[in-house]
Amino acid sequence: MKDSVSTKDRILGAAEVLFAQRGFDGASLRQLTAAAGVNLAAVNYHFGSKEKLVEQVFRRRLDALNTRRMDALGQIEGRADTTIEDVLAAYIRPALELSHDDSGALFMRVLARAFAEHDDRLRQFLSENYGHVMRQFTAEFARLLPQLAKRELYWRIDLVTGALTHAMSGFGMIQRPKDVSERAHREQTAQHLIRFAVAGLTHV
Amino acid sequence: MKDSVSTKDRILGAAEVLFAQRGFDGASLRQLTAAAGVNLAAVNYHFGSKEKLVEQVFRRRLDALNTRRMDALGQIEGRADTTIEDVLAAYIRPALELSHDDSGALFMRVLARAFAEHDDRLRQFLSENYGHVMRQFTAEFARLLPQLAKRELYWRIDLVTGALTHAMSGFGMIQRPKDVSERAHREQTAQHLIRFAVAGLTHV
DNA sequence: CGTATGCTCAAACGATCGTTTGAATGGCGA
DNA sequence: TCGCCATTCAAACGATCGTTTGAGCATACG
Repeated sequence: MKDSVSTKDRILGAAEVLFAQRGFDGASLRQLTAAAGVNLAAVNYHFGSKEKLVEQVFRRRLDALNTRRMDALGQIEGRADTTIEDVLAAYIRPALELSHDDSGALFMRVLARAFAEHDDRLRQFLSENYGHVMRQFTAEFARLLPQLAKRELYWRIDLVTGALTHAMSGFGMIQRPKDVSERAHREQTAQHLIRFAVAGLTHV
Repeated sequence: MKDSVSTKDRILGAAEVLFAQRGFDGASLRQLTAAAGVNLAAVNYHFGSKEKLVEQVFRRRLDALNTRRMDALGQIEGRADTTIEDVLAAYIRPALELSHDDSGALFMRVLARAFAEHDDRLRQFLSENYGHVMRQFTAEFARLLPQLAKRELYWRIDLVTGALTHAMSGFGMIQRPKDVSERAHREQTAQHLIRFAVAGLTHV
């Protein structure tokens, strides 16, 4: 049992790295199992299929991420002194902290690829399992921006989401300089993101 | 010769659709040539390889897109009465007009996938062939926002780019309602994007 | 007319893919 | 100790991939 857990986790870790580097189709089970140091058949034995492995890779990270988001939101939700910055921070900071360790950062790229690939089954999986998080945040934004029509609010949240995904997946030209620590760079990123998003959400 | 041009264009058209739907790896030459109504060997005969076909798909659209962007920028560049909105419009509207016809919209998804796939050869190709466009726009933004440090400007342009890519590739939840014409929806998208980007670029 | 050229076609090539199989392995309870 | 059960392993399966081949066909040119 102890070894089987280790095998499963080794597969999940290697999968996260290779999916981020080469995509879901591009990473083969042979590359993946070789990197994990396990037998080729282990994936189908432990997960059933490659597609279910993909689902588990998502589930492992997103469960943790969205739990922390909901916790952060729960502490400020509905309070009279809550600001837009607070809600944005509750949404953004857990994601940035997740991307602190290397494999977490890779997962952000996995997530961005999943969006880009427009895979309907994957989108449905995300919507079914984590859609309530987005709805909860949207409701809180609506409370703090009562002057905005629903349709206008949706537009703005959509554009904020694009900026976040872009920044967190490391697409852009901004890279961490060598003389800035990982922690400091993450804090800079969070502040830029939040200020930018506040401006985009609240402008007249 | 007349038929051969037709064959090449049929392949390019079908490739754009299938690459957007299934990705570069996901779309096979057999699906692609079947959809184009040409023989399987025609791709290697006319383009040399699948990878060179991918490059041609990009070149055909991006040449037109960036020419129009540079034309639009050239008309306002350096003038005293030019606004941030003008520069953003010069950047955004050609892309939205390209995505007017169906295959152009599909190409935007192709482009977004290419970014997400982090393919270094493709990124180098984009940087070599179209990097000057981004530099020109950045220089004009710098002229109009002299109070911003270079580093701060790069951050904001990066986040704007993320929002644009997200919106133009149709990732988000905003879909065109049935009672809104394609043209009207495109205009709404442009205005939301520009107002959002102005707020993000100019906030204190 | 003969031949050269540009293009299309069916067929096959070797490689790689996800998955399955059946035997070997090893620890744990009866 | 014996047998069971979970796990690992090498090997093979059929399918599909990008690419190549060589024959077939048409048009243009000497």
